This record gives sequence, structure tokens and C-alpha cells, in this order.
Amino acid sequence: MCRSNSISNIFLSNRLIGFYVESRSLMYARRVFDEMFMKNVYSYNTLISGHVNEGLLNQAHQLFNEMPERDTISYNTLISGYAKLGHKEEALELFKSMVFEGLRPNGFSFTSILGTFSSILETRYGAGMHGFITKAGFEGNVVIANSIIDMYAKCGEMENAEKLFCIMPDHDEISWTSLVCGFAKNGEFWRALKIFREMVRSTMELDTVIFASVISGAAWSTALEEGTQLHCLVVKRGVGGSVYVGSVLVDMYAKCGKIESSSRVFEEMQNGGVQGNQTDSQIPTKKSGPPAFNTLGKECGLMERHDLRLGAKWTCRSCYSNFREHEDDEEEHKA
DNA sequence: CTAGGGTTAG
Repeated sequence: MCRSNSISNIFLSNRLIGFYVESRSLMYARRVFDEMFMKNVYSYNTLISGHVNEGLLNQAHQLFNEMPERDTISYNTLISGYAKLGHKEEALELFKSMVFEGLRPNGFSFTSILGTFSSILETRYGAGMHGFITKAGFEGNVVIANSIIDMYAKCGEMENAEKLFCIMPDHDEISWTSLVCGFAKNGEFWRALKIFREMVRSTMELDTVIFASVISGAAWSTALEEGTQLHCLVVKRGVGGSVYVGSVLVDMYAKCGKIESSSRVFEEMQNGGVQGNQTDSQIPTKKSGPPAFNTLGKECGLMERHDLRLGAKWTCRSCYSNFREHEDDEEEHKA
């Protein structure tokens, strides 16, 4: 092997390390790294990320310690590794030493740290970090704001979550989902449903994540009526193939005492719910027509074209229900 | 080379 320390050689070796890391061949990555005459921060960072991806935090940290100098990415990579494995103290300590060392944390640092504040005991840290982020000027970043909302939700601080949501300059689907999931998870199903209805009326896409969360809220509130409506919407939107959504529907009916419905959904999951090797991320979230394989419609031609409001919608006859997009419809229905 | 949201039980 040519061992000139030219810049291009470092560059090429780094690319090679990256290739091996991507191929999950850490041994080879390590070999290239060890044989390099000159290394730079990038060489270390790439190898550290390779170890982090394999969950080898000790070795990653050792490499980190051996580095002559560290940059923000070195820190972030290690912090996110610890955060993902639930090692909160290590993550926070690293964050502190990054700041102490004079390095400016960026969005990646913040989102990783925010993910470690997940209980009411950590609310103070979370709020402190929120303040830090605001002062550092990162609050306008959608991804970071979404992480803050989720952090407040996990700490049971929904007032703060909603407050931030309201003042955010831009929202995306994840902002909405984080808020709705927060209310659902904190036992406020009706508030979650209210916001969810706004999403349904909008042009936003509804994916398996939001459905799993709202239906779970319905399950805990034993809101059979609304749970059934949500089931109907699941069919219409073609997300019935999701294991998450299927599981939570089974649970919702069970908690509501509808054992027959529960086991029917369960059987549908065995039959076709997850057919075709579709994974959750591949489930289409478009609202165009019926899904190729939906859990209910398939059974006996349960899908029926129905003209409602603007354009044709799909009604699921086996639910004997339609999703009510407005809260006011609730009263009408009961009257 | 580094970032955001999901179910069930116990």
C-alpha cells in the first residue's frame, strides 16, 4: 500500500472507511484506518459512527478519546449513540463538555439530547434545554421545535407543548403528530381527537404513526364509537396493513368489550393485512381510493362507493360508520 | 461522518 500522506490519500482512505462502515464491515474499516499514515477528524468521525451504528459505544468512545481534536460532529455522533441506547447521563455529560470545550452545539446536538428527557422527573432539564435552544436561536427550526414538543409531551407538559406549537412559524405533519400523540398518550383523547379532526379536514397526509396513536387513545378511553369511526378511516386511507395500526385496533375493540370485532381484525391481520411484504413505511398514505388490500373491505366486498360532500368518498360498510370530520357532528349524531 | 413522531403486556 502506498503510504504517502498526500491530501488525496487521506481523502481516498476516508472514503474507503466510509464504504466499509456502510457495508457493516467494521474490521476492514478499522484496518484501513490503522494503516493510514495521516488521519484527520473525518477519519475518526466516520469510524466512530460505524461503531455507534453497531452499538459498540465503548469502542466509539475510546476512539473519541484518542482523537487529537474533536469537532461538533464527533460529539454529536457519540451523543446520539448514547441517547439511543438510553444512556442519558453520558449523553448529557458529553453535551456539557462540548460546550465547555468551546464548540457550538447545533440542531443535531439538541435533538439527540431532547430525546433523553422523557419523564416528569426530567422536565426541568427539558425546560432548561428549551431555553438554551431559544437563546441559541434554534427554535425556528421545525425539526428541533418538533423535538421540543415531543419532549414536553413525554414529560407530561402538554400546555408547554401546545404553547410552542401555537407560536411555531412552520408546522409539518410531524409537528401535528407530536402534539396529537402527546395528548393521546397523556390521557387527553378528546383533545387529541379534536386536533386530529383538523388534520383530517386539511390536505395533510395521515400515516400509520398518527393512526396508531389516536386509536390507542380511543382504546384507553374506551371510546368505541370514535374508535369505530377511526377504524373506518383506516380502511379508507389504506393504512390497515400496518402491524401497529392492526394491533391497536385489536386492542381498542378488546378494551371496549367487542371481542368479536377484536378477533375479526386480528384474523384479518393474519390474512392479508401484511401481505406482499409491505412494511409499515411502505404503506401508502394517499387518500385515493381503496387500498389494494385493506383489512376489512377484502372480506366480502364491504367497500361501497358513496357520494359525500366534495367528490367521492369511500364508506366502509362493515363499520356501519363514517368518520365524522367535525366535532359538531357529534351532537347531531347523538340527537 | 451527526437530527424529529407510533401499538400491545408486564
